[in-house]
Amino acid sequence: MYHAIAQDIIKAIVAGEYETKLPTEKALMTQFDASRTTIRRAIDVVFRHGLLRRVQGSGNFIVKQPQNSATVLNLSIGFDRAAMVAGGPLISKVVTFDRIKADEQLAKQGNIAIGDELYRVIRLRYLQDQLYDLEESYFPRAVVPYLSEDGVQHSIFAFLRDAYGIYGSTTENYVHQVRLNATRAKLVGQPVGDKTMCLDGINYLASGIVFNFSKTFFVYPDLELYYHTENIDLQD
Amino acid sequence: MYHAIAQDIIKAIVAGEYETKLPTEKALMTQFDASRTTIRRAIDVVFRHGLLRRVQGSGNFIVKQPQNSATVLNLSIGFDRAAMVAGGPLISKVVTFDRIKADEQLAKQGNIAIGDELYRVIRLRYLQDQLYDLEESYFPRAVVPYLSEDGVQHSIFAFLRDAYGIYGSTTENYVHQVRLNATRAKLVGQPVGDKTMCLDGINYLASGIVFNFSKTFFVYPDLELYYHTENIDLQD
DNA sequence: ATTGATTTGTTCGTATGTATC
DNA sequence: GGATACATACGAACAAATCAA
Repeated sequence: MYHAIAQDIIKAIVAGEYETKLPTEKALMTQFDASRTTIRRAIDVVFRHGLLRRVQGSGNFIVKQPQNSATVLNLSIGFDRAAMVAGGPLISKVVTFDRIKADEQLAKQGNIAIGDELYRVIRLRYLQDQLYDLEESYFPRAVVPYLSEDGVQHSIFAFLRDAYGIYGSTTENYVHQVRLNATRAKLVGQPVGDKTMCLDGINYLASGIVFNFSKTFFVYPDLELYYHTENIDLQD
Repeated sequence: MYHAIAQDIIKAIVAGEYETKLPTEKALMTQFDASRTTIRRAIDVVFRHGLLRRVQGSGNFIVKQPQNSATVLNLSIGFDRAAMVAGGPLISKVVTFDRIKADEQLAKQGNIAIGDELYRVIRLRYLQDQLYDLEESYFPRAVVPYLSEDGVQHSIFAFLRDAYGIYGSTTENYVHQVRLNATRAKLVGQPVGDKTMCLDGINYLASGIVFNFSKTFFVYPDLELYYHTENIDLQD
């Protein structure tokens, strides 16, 4: 239930329904007919997505930075990232869609076993006719029994949710720079060996099983990856 | 209190005291003499730092990936990142330590007002004699009244904690690629114009005030920035 | 400037649901 | 099916920070 409330609040925020701060917890309790515990858990979720700054005694203030610019991608949102890109959804052009077996490298990348069958989806994605990224994405068939040519054109995660009720819970993200090999360089139209920002992501189900992993090469000019962290004091 | 428990658990994890999973919540309740609510909140914190995978009905499993390698930096931990770098703490060499006023660019970078007085600390940091990063860090004097030459040699955050009880709560992070200007290129020994991975961070107090912001240029070979995200289903 | 009301933060207890073993 | 273990939800109380009269 707190998930649903968190969704509603997030939608309200991105729709610009709140000027500077959220309604008080009390107000939200009556609005959603839920206990304070539940409301606070929902706010927790919104907060963790980098959309709020909480101030005790004062309120929950909307953070305005990351969504304003088309050059900022909020990774704290989690997958269906396309939905959160300012300037509209990303348009996909599928380059490769097939089934392969995991070699040693892919097994390591996806934290799975060698030889596991995978759907492979390679797509170029565009934001308003400007190339945004090259995405190489893999789905273990043990978890995703079928993926349609049609489904991979749009949001794959939306397809999995609707078709199988597959629902991701956590993602491990690794950001680094890689030098493009010839194939990738040609696809994105950059020189071979060019240092490109790359995001390796591994998506887990609540059960702890990998249902997707991917490499995303970002080529959109001046793109910034945003995320939000909380800190604790690791003092001795 | 749940903060303290979270710290203890994290320390135990990095010390390798748990093989594969945490004790059950019940066990932790007796160990720390706290209610289930408090224990769960503590586990929440640990989880958000990317150290656990939670599986209902089964347990909280230790995630082993990120800490094993010197080339992975776990940003979900928050600041005192040096403590979490495998291979020992980072050694700082202070390049610049002075006081300046924020110009337009710095004001924008740090989400502060133009003309605000700042401590500026520029350091090169090394991991076992290998250059790790170039860090340009700023502290508004309105929040940090004094910073000693001695304090900036080591962990500045530890200094602030001990001297003023200044304690960060949240960080906004922006990862992008920048081309090095002549000054920075010379400092890190890379060619001018080289694409370098850069982390812009803004650190907030619990009150919502900026107490630090920084640019970090990473030059350590094959370095990967790791962080952990939770996902929610933004379905319509 | 002090007081009192408001608002968020932390902790406890309890009950029920759901997934795993 | 039963036991174990984590997930969600409600209610209540007090603490701490902020805000307004």
